[in-house]
Amino acid sequence: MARPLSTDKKTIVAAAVNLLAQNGLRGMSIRSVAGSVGLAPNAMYSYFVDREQLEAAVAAEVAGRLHAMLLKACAQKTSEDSIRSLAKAFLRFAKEQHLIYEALVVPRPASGEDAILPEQLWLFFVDQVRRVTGASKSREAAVALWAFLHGIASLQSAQAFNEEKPVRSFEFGLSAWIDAAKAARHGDRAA
Amino acid sequence: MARPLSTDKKTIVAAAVNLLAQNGLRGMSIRSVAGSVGLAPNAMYSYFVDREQLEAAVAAEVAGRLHAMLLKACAQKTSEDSIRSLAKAFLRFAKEQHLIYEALVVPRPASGEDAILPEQLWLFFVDQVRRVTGASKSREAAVALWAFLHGIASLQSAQAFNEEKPVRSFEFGLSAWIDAAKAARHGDRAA
DNA sequence: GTCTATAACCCGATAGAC
DNA sequence: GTCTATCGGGTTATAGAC
Repeated sequence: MARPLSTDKKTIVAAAVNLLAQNGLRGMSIRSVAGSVGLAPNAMYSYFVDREQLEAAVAAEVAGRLHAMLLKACAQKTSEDSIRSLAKAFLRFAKEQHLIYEALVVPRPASGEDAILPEQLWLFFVDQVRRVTGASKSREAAVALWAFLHGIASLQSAQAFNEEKPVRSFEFGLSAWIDAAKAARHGDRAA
Repeated sequence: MARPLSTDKKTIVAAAVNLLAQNGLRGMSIRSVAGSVGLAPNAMYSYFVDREQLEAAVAAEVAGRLHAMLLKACAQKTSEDSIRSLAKAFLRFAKEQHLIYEALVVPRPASGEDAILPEQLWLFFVDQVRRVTGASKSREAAVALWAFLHGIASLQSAQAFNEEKPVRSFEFGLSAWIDAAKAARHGDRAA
């Protein structure tokens, strides 16, 4: 237990995510992460050049976990069911692990060019959307859906709507999106 | 200028918002706010019992500003135009003052019961929505629209979509919402 | 690569004098 | 109500020994 002589990035990131889940982003400090894997604080700098890089690694790990959840939710579903299932899984993840979820959206200071989310997750998401919208409008439809889901997640995380059940709002917005997505596909067919 | 012998909450909050606009929430500390109005740090505790209360006051001020923007945007517009105009104004506010906007959504630790946003702003927003949806679904439609707008705002603030213009995604989502809102009103008429 | 020690900042909040 | 001074905590990051 005490003082393992060495460790690796993976172990550190896993420990960081645990701290994140318990104490939120502000509770995930270089010091606390180092301590939780038995390292001196500054030994962290052998693995990550600064806090920002650690956060980025954590965000990637979180994206991987969300990706796995969404994959399971979509398995063997037809297109519309897939989206509904995916949307529910997204919100469940954001709700049950809201401290972790927040790390996904932390303002990243221009890491790449268009890097929204770790690419695999985003590509998967767009793929699922494309099954409903067809090709021509899949990008903007995907962004719109992600924004809606993230918005609901943020608001429920901020406990914005505790009296009124957010379920009905979720249903309203999701159905609105699905209707528009289907219409977009019909547009594709006509064209 | 230097050391006015006394001040008031309003002045302090205004100064706090300025700091917020320049340095973000983390840059808005008790100390920096106190300094910017010529007070010793601890004099702040004569006006606010702790940082949390200061943040709440700042959030209320921000809500007031947003409210004013949305009011202007809606003036003398018919229902659907009103929503489109309101949505655009919302996003413009969130974009141009994104550091300020963030203060609006900061996780509030159970201030009241259902306190989403300062009440006046929320009531106004629901009113505008009701003009499109009719009465029966106005609540959930309002939450859904707010979530969508907030989601887009968050993503653009995190610079998530810099290559792809978010405008088309915005248009897709807003049109989807408006179609659903109109359908809801027709449901009202039928009932 | 890891350690101890420390520099050089930041923060919120409190004590006690005026 | 405001001040000076301070407590006790946090942070990133670096220096130098092993």
